Amino acid sequence: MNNQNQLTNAERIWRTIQSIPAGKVASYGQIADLAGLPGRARLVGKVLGQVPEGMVVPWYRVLRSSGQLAFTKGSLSAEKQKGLLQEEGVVVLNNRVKLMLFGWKPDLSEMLAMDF
DNA sequence: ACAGTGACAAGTC
DNA sequence: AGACTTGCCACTG
Repeated sequence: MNNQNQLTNAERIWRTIQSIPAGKVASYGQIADLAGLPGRARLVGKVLGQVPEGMVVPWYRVLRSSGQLAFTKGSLSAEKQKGLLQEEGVVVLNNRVKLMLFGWKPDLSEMLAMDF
């Protein structure tokens, strides 16, 4: 637990990802920006692999800036991610998503909801 | 302290 | 489209 009244970077990232609506996707860099951590996309990928037991985080809605899934095409994780996305109506073709169609564009109220 | 390692990004070729 | 290079920063041995 963070005894502080202050969120850790990882917590900010998890919370930001939880605010991605179903049926939409966001890039690592975008999550970092929204979490108040510009330029730290790598940290996003890092903490996604360290989600605590029991915490629900829609990790599969996070992709590369190109729209490519972060995992190698054909890998178990990539297939699982693809399945979860398609259940939400997100089209995944050749290991990538068209951000023009499914990219999340948070509105002002959602951005203000992010506590820094 | 230091070098290597990442579910990345942006720029260049 | 693919391949490299540099910038990032937390973590690990």
